Amino acid sequence: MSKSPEIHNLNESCDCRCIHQERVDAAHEQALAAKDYEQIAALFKTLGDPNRLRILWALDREEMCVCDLALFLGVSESAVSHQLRHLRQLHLVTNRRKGPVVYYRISDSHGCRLIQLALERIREGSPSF
Amino acid sequence: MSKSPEIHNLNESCDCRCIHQERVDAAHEQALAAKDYEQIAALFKTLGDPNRLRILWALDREEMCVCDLALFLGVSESAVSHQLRHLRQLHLVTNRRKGPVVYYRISDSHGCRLIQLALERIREGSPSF
DNA sequence: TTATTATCTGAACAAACGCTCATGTAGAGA
DNA sequence: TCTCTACATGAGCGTTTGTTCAGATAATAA
Repeated sequence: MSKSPEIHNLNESCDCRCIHQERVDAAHEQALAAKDYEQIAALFKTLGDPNRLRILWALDREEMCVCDLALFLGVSESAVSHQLRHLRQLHLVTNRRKGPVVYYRISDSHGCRLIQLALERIREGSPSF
Repeated sequence: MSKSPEIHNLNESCDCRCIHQERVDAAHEQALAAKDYEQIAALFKTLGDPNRLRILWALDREEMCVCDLALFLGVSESAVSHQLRHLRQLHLVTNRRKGPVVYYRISDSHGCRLIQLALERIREGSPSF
């Protein structure tokens, strides 16, 4: 457009300028609740670690115990246990106890579906990926 | 199973025990390449911040400039610029220049699809979410 | 040229993260 | 009971992350 956009000056809590007040208003209207963003971010943050992805990808096939996962990942059992707690808190995995051994398995297919979607994106992506 | 699983002791590089060697082997066989996990994790890590989610969710509707986004998020323009660089590096957003104003828009629908899938998971989730 | 606007970038810093280490706990067997 | 195994947990520590601040850059206009 040839006419310059209007400049709006704003509320006292923010010293930034704003060029398209309507767009900001529209963005606010269709925005999700703050809690939604927090929860989605927490989910993605949990998926944002290679070793946790490896755990989910492996458990999607077959349940495994902590020892197995530690050997599989090449890290300490303690590290795996911490990671599993993380995954458990978001209900991405569950466990069952068989004597002294705790077997972990996927408890929510959404996690692996997200991983697969992300994988597709990377495979389809531009050569720079 | 009632018979106790066999204990395997392992390679010198790891001092952890292993109960189900076959499962570890199978997990290794079907595992993705290390680079894949790194890239998927990088994508999820980028999506693992509430403000970046807000940006993507807003831009999915309409392109906006840095000023707009700063006001929308209630943070400094510098912070928005840093976040946008992050999103740009993963090719989740692109920009176009119109004089002094830089307009950002979504460059890959995968990002928003991932957000929507995560949102569904949270909405369908157990009451503890 | 100089001034102004919009954006970008590097430094700095507090907060969060992921690991290791040491310790604690639960179940099975002698 | 005691011991061993499998796992969980808290402390500590180095690294990463997200922000603000200050300064640099690019485009426009006087």
